[in-house]
Amino acid sequence: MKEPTPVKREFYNRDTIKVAKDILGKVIVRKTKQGNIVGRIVEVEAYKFGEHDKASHASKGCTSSNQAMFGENGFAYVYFTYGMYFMLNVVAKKKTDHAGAVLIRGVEPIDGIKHMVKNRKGKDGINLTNGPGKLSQALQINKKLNNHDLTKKEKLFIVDSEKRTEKVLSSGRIGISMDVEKEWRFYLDGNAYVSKYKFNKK
DNA sequence: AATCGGATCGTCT
DNA sequence: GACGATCCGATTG
Repeated sequence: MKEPTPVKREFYNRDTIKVAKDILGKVIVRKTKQGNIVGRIVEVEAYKFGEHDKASHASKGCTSSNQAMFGENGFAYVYFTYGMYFMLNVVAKKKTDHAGAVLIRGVEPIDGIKHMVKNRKGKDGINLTNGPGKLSQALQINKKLNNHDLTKKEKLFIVDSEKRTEKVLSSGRIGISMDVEKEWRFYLDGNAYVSKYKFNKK
């Protein structure tokens, strides 16, 4: 099988919302010692900067923990939360924005599934990767991959795939309390690996 | 089927 | 010192 080329950096040099929609259907590859772990992106959320987006980690300006969101496009922003889980974001913003990133919330397993099951401590099926914390465990994503370049064929990168056939739907974002009315969550219609949270509960 | 709370810790107030 | 861009198992209807 021919090794595909990573998505070029220009793809990420655009408005965060557009990149969020367009990245759906692309394929994420994690190279580990045991072998490759591969999945198709089916659910994302967009996060921007400052006054435009109070739910974003970047809303309070650049700090040591969120500096990746202000950094170069096409890099990973990996964030640790709830004491146990990592979140994988892809830095993407147009020139006039100071910060922006796309949170990967769900992927559909393609290859290396046995590694995913092991990383998820025996869980399998839907529960492998249908949520941001879950897919980070399945793909062995941790803080070491913060600021990792996703346009190079190294430990973690994103490649193009065949054109998606599903419709892209949008909704409010999950697990936040500010700016809940912004419909910046995007997912592929009908895909089993889209998380099914009841969200924005009061 | 839907809701509730515990686990667990880096980061900011 | 409080609180998450969460997950999961237990409990209740």
